[in-house]
Formats: sequence, C-alpha cells, structure tokens
Amino acid sequence: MRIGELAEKAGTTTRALRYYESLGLLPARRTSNGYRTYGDEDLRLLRQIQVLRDFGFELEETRPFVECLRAGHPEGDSCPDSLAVYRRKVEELDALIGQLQGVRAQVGAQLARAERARDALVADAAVPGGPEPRCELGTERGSHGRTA
Amino acid sequence: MRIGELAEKAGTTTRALRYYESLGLLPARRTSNGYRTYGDEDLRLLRQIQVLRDFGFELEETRPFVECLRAGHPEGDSCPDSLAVYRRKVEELDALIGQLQGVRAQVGAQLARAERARDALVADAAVPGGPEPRCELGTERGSHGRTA
DNA sequence: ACTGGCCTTGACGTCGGCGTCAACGTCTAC
DNA sequence: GTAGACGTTGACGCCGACGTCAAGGCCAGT
Repeated sequence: MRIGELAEKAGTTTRALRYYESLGLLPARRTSNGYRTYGDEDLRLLRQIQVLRDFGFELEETRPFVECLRAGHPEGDSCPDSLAVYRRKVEELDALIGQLQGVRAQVGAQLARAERARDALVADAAVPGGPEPRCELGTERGSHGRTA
Repeated sequence: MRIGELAEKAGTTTRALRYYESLGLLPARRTSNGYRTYGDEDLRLLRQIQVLRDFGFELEETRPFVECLRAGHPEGDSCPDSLAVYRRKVEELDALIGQLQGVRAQVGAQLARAERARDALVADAAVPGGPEPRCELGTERGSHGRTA
C-alpha cells in the first residue's frame, strides 16, 4: 500500500503521514523507486494516532501507544508508558474542565449583571421622571397618577 | 505615564502594550520626543483587556469592551456588542466543557479497561498454571499447594 | 563627556500540525 | 511518446500573542 491509499483509508492526507514519519512516529519502508510502502499494521498504528488525536492528545503523547503496538502488544495501551499518559491526561482534563467551569460561572454572572444594569437603564428611559417616582415634590397641581 | 510604568502597574510587558497598539486596541498619545504616553484611563482599558484575556477571550473579542469604555460608558460590558460577545462565549464554553467531559469519560474508561487487562495479566503471571486453575491435569505427584 | 536607563522601530523566532506550492521523478495507459 | 496520475524532497505560510534580539534616539546624573 502506498501513501495515497493509506491516507484515503484512514481519512487523512499524505502530508500528515509524511509529517508523522518526520517525527519518527510512523516510519515507512521504501520500494526500490523510493516510494513509501505501508502494511495493514501501519494502518492500525495510524488509527491509534487518530483516536488519541481526536481526544485532543498531542502527537508526542501518542508516541508511547504507537511504540507499544509496534512492540507487538495487543493494544496501544498495554504498556505502562501509555497508562501514564492516560493518567496525566485525565488529570489535565479534570483541571481544565474545572477551570473552564469557573470561567463559565464568572462570565455568566457578568452577563447577568450587565443585562440587569441595561434593563434598569431601559426602565429609567421608559419612565422619564426616574424609576418609580415615590413622591411628587413638584408643583401641587397636575398629574397625580403614575404613568399607566 | 510612559510605557514601562504602565506595563509595570498592570503586570505585563512593554512588548504586549506595543502589540495591543498595533492592533488599534490600546492606542497611545505621543510626547514631542516620540515616547508613548498613557493616562489612568488607559490603565482601566488595559485592565479590562487583561480580565477578559484571563477568561480565555481572544484579543479581538475584547475589542467591543475596550471601545465601550472609550466611548465613555461606565463599564466595558455596558454595550450591546459586549453582551453579544459574553453570550457567544458562554455558548462556546458550554459546548467545550461538554466535549471535554465526554473525552474525559472516554479516556477514563480506556484507562480503567487497560488497567484491568494489565491486572489480569499480572494475576496470570503470579499463578503460572493460569488464572485460578480449576483442576490439576498434570503429573499426580509434586507440589499440591499454590504458591504461598 | 560619558554612562546607564529608558525609549523607538523593525524584524525574526516560537509552538503544533499540518496546507500549499514548486520542481522534479516514476509508472501506466493509450 | 506523451499525458496524467501518482510519488519524491524542500521550503515557505498559517494561526495568536507575544519573546527576543538589533540598532539606534533621548535624557538624567556625575
């Protein structure tokens, strides 16, 4: 299988595959004319990379998994290094989620506050004498009732 | 106030301030010798930028807030454009948090599965005859007890 | 006069993960 | 033999928010 075919099977581009090879992540054998050649095994490695990248792993973080597979283990996460990456990632995710939830709460609060302030101003504008005038200190005569 | 002083007061760098100016986000007046000059008002604008950036806003997203302040409004979020950014950001955050929680669950599940698989293998290794050997089919004589 | 500390503009470097040429080689089909 | 579809390496571009020089101007203190 050549690079174009592998890329198509995996739903990626030849550029990505060449990039992975430049990182030593997915090395390829070569035919006599210099073309890269891949086997089904390489497709497995590539899929492992893609799954983790879809999770948001950096390419370097997928390396232990790929090397684990290349070492002949049944799964990419059958090795201690892979498990360590999993654990680190879970911690990172928990920290990040917590942080984002904090930000979310703060932004939500700011939004609510700003909207209340705006509504107060709008209400003021609707009642030209100010918001809910309590008592009339002006001239005795004139409108004694509130506006509607 | 010159650029170094403003940077120090706000806990940032002159480089960042010049960058903001290049974006038109925080323009500065100039003295006769070409030095940038800032007032307390600029410090307010800068603090507004920093608060939002700490929230993870991109610089461009802080622009409505800064322009709102420069327009004389009491708060950076006293303008409709700012509120729109808030709302968009809340949506983004909710979506992102949800996505990360999904990833977190999947990675956590993979980790748990991989650890179970590993423990099973370790258990197998500890019991050379296989995991919990049901019946001895080997030679009749010899060690009849388990290892320790 | 000279040192040292501030300021100026300009321009390149960083990080990750590729996209997008350019210029060229290889193989198949007609 | 020639077009067209593949392949190759090399190199620059992109995104955002600056960091980090480099080369020089301005100003205060001694």
